[in-house]
Amino acid sequence: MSGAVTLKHIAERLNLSISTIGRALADDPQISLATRERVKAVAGELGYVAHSGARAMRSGRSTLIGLIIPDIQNEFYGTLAKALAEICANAGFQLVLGITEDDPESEERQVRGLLEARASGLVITASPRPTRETLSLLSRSTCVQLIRRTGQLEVPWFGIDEEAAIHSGTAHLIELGHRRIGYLGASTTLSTGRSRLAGFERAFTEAGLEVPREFVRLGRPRAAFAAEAFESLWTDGERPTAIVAAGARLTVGLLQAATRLGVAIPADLSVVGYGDAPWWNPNLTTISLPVRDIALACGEFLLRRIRETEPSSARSAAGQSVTFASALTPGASTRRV
Amino acid sequence: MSGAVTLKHIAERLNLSISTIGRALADDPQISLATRERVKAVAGELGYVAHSGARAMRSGRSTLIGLIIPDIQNEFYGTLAKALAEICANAGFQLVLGITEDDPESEERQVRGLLEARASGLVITASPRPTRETLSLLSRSTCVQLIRRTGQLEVPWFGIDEEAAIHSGTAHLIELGHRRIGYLGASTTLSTGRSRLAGFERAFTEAGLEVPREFVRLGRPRAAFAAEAFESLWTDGERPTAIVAAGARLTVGLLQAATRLGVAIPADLSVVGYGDAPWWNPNLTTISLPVRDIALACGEFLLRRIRETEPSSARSAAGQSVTFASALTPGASTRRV
DNA sequence: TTGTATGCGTTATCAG
DNA sequence: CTGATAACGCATACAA
Repeated sequence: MSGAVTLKHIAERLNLSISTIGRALADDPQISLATRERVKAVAGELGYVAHSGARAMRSGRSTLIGLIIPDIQNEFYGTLAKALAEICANAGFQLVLGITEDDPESEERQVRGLLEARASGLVITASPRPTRETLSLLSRSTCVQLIRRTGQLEVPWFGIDEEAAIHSGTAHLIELGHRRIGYLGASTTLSTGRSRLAGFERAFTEAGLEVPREFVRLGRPRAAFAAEAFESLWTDGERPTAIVAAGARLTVGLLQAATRLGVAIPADLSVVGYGDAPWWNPNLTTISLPVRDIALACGEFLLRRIRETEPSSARSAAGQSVTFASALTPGASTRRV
Repeated sequence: MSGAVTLKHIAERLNLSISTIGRALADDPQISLATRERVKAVAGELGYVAHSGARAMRSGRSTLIGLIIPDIQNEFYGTLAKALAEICANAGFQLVLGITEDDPESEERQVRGLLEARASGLVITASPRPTRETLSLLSRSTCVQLIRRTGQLEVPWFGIDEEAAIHSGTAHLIELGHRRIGYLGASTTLSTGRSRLAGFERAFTEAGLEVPREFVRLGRPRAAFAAEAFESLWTDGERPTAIVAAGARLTVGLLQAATRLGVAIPADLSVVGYGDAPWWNPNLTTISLPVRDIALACGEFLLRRIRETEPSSARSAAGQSVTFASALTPGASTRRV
């Protein structure tokens, strides 16, 4: 990234004008084939690399698409990121990854940086309480919400029917005869946390049962929280006979803690996990999520919006949302009692 | 991102010159405090967002740092990406993630895109056989190699002593009395694949034993390969009593296959895994890697280089390399025979 | 303390 | 078929 070669250099070398060089490299048919080839040869020889910043300055648009997520170590977001990166690459865009760890300041910085780079689009899984500035910035961008849904943000959303997802897992356990069912979930400051807890509760009320609130633990969606919460659940007072882990990293934490405490699954405890990580071991009963489908739909939608926005800046489809369904995948971690 | 607000708009609104606005927003002390505040107020009101492309065009440098890796679903790279993103954010840079899936064409596109964006630096875990063009592009950039080491690339490298890592795991099994030890590893087209296999072999020769070549399986470093390879190892002919999984995703695949085949660990089979994923379950004997340390060292180094390159474009330290040591973490997946 | 002028690398318009 | 020129948004050297 030092003394970069520019169109000017090539032009001087060939005694041609800058515009001719630019057109030749863009394969403008108005330029004679011979010239085009000479230009390309010299460009290659000199190691010319276009300057996308300069290009963006004229068009007002870049080939950048931002993905802002709380946590890349979550298998779920990892899969999403991979799928989106693929889609972007195929469409000639580059994916810029921002990781917030759910910190609103970090989130604001990431969003601002992306807008400064004139990113053509943004995909965001927002933190529980984004700053006013973040919301304002997002509202003026081509943006899509992923998974989590922030009330104050009037932009399209792609996510999962979380309520139904957790409902199905919980109902499965109730059907197997479990009553003392524990719940490890994200705090209800998150839209996903609220929906998932609602699904848990509905499974009980539908079955005419009391919701076992003493077995419900809400916190940060990280393995450490789940491990700690499960330990307290297992150690203090009456034990649950089953647990619903309502999050990918919560499932990891639960399994870690169970292993550490020597809890046999499903002999001592039935477990319903969240997501389809290949390492759920052994053979977990889990709530399967169509991660790839979501990423594809979301990516395609964003690309379409970006292309649309080009001619008419009509801000349509502002409230659009797409909900994907989950499916319960039976495994060996749940048993009848 | 539509009709963006520029310095000019603010200038017109306040009847000031563009340069005054620019200086005020940059907190230039030469501008009176009163003016600075008025300018900032209007900037906020209008929703001004700086144009990093234009800025980069003048400075020749952007706030982008590229990370090019084969596979984000690998826990190992996920942790690396997270740590690097953090470091970048703290230093005012943004991390641009490129995923190659070890495809040389995709890799070339990613690298080119990053150079076009005038990324200030690049961190790359290169594919087995990068294109000539990729190598040429990289050699003209501020670049650091991560983990894998490509011979044709004369740039600094940060990685692990892979040979020692696998040697320690293998020696551990030999010490426990195992002789029929299987090896699941990446193909030797990768520098890591070569080093790891060498470590496996040295453990045997040092102990005065034959290398059990019939138990060695090399392929793509993905779970699917490991699962398939282990199945053949377990099904055809004499069975190994232990396995070394020489890669993160290979460990995942091995454990999956073992579960599927009903192989009890460590009763039927001892296992040494690679890396410290929190879901190695149960309690794997594993080769622990200082992932975070590597990322930090690599990130700091790159940032230093970027800052240095600014004034003097001396291309020093071209061949520098830093090797990190691993440690064998004993678990419950290996036993004496 | 503020304003003017210039140029960064491209592309688009207009002219030859 | 090719060239000259302007403009994109910003930073900075130089004036005032």
